Amino acid sequence: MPTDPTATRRVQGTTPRVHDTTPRVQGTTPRVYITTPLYYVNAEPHLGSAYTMLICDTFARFYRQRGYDTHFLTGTDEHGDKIAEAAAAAGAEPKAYADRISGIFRSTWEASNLTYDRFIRTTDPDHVRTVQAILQQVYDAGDIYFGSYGGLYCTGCERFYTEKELVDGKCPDHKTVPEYIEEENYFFRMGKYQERLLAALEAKPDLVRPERYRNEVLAMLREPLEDLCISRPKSRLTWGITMPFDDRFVTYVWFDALINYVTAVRELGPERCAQLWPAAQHFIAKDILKPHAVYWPTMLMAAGLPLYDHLNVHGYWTVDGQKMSKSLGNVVRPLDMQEKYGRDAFRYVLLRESVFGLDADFREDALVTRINADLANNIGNLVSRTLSMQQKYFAGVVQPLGEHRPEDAALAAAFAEAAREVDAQVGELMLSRALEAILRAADHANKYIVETAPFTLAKDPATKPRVGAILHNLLEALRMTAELSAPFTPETSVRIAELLNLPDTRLALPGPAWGTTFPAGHVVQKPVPLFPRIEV
RNA sequence: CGCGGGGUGGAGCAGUCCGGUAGCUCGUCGGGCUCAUAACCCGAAGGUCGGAGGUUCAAAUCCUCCCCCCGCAACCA
Repeated sequence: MPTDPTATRRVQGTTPRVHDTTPRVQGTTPRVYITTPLYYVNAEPHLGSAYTMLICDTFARFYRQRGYDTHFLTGTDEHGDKIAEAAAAAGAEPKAYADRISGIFRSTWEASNLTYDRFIRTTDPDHVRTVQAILQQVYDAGDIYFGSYGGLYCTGCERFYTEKELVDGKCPDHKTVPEYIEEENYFFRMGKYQERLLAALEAKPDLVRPERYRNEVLAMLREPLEDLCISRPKSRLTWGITMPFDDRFVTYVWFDALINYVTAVRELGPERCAQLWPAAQHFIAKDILKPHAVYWPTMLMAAGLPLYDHLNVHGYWTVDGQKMSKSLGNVVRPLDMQEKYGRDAFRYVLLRESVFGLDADFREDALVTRINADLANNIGNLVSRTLSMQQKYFAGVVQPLGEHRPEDAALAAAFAEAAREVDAQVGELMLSRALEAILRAADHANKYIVETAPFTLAKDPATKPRVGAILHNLLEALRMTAELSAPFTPETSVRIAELLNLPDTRLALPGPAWGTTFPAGHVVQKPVPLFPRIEV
């Protein structure tokens, strides 16, 4: 994995200067624990999973850069009959099959410059142990009971159907009449926690955010909450975690997968777990809202654990206005895009072209436009013209700042404003607005060049010192651009830092005061294009 | 009455929760600059914010009704 400063965990104890969104006690290190969903291993990484990863990675870098004690988890979900079936179809054992697909996820993420701390698998021994321990605990507490469930079962689908799902009383897939069977299973007393969950949502209005998803959860809770069937008899499914109190059954779906979030921090020891768990911020797409907003909190209540800090729900990507699907053949593969346009560029576009929580549309022509407009013409060109003049007029040697003129102060203020805006917007999950704020500041710097016209002043020896001062201000602007962009376009920030001959660690916040970054005699590099324009 | 999302200058999108100059990118037209990745800067044209009512001093934004578009089998963020 390539290294860059925001990927490096910071020394604890740094005072963050940001407005922050996690509760914290004065005097302690602020913490945040970021999780992606565990990707189910019956499909390969695509635009959607890449988007979730990039969002989480951006948040992780953002908090790390500000001195937070940050933990970032991702991984794969590998149990269940779908995997067993897919493995059988591929003529493989479930574990071997899961190994292969899980490996594809891992290698994709490793090639994507992501900074997760652990890649967990639901087949990992520590996870199996944790799931069984929590099941046993909840069972002992009386919140898991043995009961029978009767329903219409289609043997072709190997699943139960509700009346509503049937078409003319027949299975929509097999066109056969399902038979009524009764099956004994273990059930989790989820309904018991309905009021407590409502109270929790009431007590913390942004527990689930953005608000539209909180409203959806509240709508779900308007209906009586039923108990959750959490087992499958081994006669039907063996590919799962065995129930600790009855080895004739395996755990079914969510009771296995969700617990991974706890497994990962428990493994770090009781102290660290106690610190990190309450700072958990889950990021998910809207499709798995119910398990994360209803099942999971009630499970935590039953297990006597605190709730997570936030559940952050994002939208879907369509491709050229259409739903992305294998059958349509329009699945966007993240590695292809990264190879074609660059990792930072792809990442930038996904973060810039979506509003957190809403659906977004992916179009390759829009991607090219966005890269050219923001990255090549604006930021890339700003770096280029600044360093070019620094080279041409002063052989790269940084000149004294001189007296601070109003236009200089305005430039510094524009970046200070961008810094405030980035903090505020990221706190609200609005990554696209944070990026807009950075671009506004870069815009200001481009205008500053035109208005101060250093290339004209350079022709007169009398005004040459002012040229040096203008360029010095611009170098500060570049430094702040690199700092502010670091969570979003990490590799670019490192390259800018290199061009400025600044150590990578300079990208940690809080950065130096304006005018104090470059000591007398500091030399900067010659320009190289950061983002070549993409010609179509 | 199924659920949800959406309808904002030519295109694509923010803004709607917390009413008060309609913003951004691209495109078009005119001008400037020449340090720079034919990039940058300035200016202009172009919108009855889907429609109709209502509340209000004031509505894209709040309320009511209506119209249109897109998802809701599986996979899956």
